[in-house]
Amino acid sequence: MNLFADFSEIIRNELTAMAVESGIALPLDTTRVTAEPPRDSSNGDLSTNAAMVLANQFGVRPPELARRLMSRLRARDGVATMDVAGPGFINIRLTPEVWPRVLDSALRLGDNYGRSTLGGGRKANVEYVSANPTGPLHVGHVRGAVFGDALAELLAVTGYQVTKEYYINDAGAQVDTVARSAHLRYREALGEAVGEIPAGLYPGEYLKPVGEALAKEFGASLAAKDEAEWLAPVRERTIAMMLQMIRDDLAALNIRQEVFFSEKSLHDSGEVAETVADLRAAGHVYQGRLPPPKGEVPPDWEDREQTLFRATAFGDDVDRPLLKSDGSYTYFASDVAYSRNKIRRGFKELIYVLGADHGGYVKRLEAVAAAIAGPGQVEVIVRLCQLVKLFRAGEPVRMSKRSGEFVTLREVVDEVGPDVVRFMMLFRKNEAPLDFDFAKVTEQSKDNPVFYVQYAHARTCSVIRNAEGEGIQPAQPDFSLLSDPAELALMRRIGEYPRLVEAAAVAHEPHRIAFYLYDLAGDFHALWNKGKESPHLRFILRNDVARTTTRLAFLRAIRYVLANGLRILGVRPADEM
RNA sequence: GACCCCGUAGCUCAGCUGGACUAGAGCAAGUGCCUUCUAAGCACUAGGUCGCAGGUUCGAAUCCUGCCGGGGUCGCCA
Repeated sequence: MNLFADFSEIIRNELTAMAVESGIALPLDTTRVTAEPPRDSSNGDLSTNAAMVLANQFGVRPPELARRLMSRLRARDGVATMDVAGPGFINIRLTPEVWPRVLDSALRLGDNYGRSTLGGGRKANVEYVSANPTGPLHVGHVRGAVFGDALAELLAVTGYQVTKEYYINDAGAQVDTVARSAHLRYREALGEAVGEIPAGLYPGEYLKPVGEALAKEFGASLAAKDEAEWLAPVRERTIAMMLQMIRDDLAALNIRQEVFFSEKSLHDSGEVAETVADLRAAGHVYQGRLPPPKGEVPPDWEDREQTLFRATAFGDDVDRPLLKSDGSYTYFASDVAYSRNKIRRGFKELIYVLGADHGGYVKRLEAVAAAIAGPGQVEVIVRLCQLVKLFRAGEPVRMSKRSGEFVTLREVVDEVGPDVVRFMMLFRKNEAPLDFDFAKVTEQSKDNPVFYVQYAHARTCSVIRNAEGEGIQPAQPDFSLLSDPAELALMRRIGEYPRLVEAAAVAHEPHRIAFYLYDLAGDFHALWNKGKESPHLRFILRNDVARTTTRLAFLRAIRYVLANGLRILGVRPADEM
């Protein structure tokens, strides 16, 4: 049961019926009609703007339309009282039986409470992380990794057919560089004194095991050969090992993408060449010159003719080069081929989770999809994640990327655990910068949102355990016994959950789930605390079986919502703290 | 020069994709209470011209335009 969606439909149906009676031309545009909880619950349980939005179409003033709509809604199930407020809101107070139905539905659906069919089975591809396979994931990757994973789950529970994907940049110069770096470590493993790692190569210690593995596999046979001979096999081994390390790191965060897509495979299969040929055949490719960039012109800029994709015809700011001057394909060319591959696999939504420094990619990705699939055929959604700043008890953690001394994803996860990392990464809008303080996020106090939410879940579990321990038998609950304002607030909150999940999915904003859970936990803790002052509000009342069993059922409903929300975020609901 | 993101209480941020009568939390501050069915507390108070100026609208923190301030990006790299 989705209270607000149900009412929204009832209201739309009534409006349509009214339009028919009044001889107003159908179809009636009800897209802007809402049914939502009012900000202030003293205005009722549900309010609609229908009269204000449709007054023009009906040719009457909003209050008049509101009265006509109200007279039809009066007979509906669940409506207790209604009034017209302000410029024409209809505020509806629901009958007390509605909340029991909400709780019944949460209990009946259990793990499925909050799922929806919004996506209608549309195929969505969520690509995230996609870090170059040249080293371990560092803290800069954490946010996108968690965000992408939670977004994928959010879409999955709202009826999309989701594929979680990682694009491996295994075709460019950087993987050659990491292969050379690994070869040096290989020589080192063979006993050679290699000294300082030269500038331009990867200095990280993590390549030592790669060198040792190469030495074990190849003996000394690669040491004497020319680079032309050893580069390919060393590169292949190195990438495979780097990728394994990356997958292990992601697994530590409970992230398991089902597709790891190789850029190199697009070249090997000829898809890049095909893609360029297709674009050419469609008239989207030409030889031309680009104007120099405004502002800071690179010192090595030279005006030259190149093979360009007419991205500007699809909304991009400039046309994009497909071929380098040596005739090989640009990174962009394989990117286009990759988009084409996704589109051919049937995805209708291409979702990219990128760092904020990739903001410039949005238009070109949209342009590519439009050129290949046809305008409006697939939806490109890019979400940019801002930087994470690390702190240790208030002091910023210093990092130097140049020397290879960066904080790795693994270090963060090992120190505070995957649940804390995941929750904190999602407890902020993705495009806002985020501060992550190791001390604060592990603190066991009300000021730590992860703890606060986890503890709410653990608390529900513990009370249920205690009740079982006391031999209290589950029985048919009578939710009409729940009438305290704190209890009603919780019921309302539970009723909002399905609507909230859908709204978060539409907006592609998993952080809304995290904030909702924080509020829900707050409502629950508030009710709990009220039980200290007012013992009759406690969950277990030894002399009142009816209330106790009812409240235990209530508790189970709360627990489902907490657990379901946490599951979307990929945070394990703790049974005890 | 262009494009993207951000600018809401002292601090950190929400604000449900335009809604109202008092713009919300948390921290910090002030006052009082508390030793608790699961413990790492509770209640109340104070605090904001929603960066600035216009505009659209019955109605704007939310949409449009222009400024100001902060961050990011801008041809063969990936």
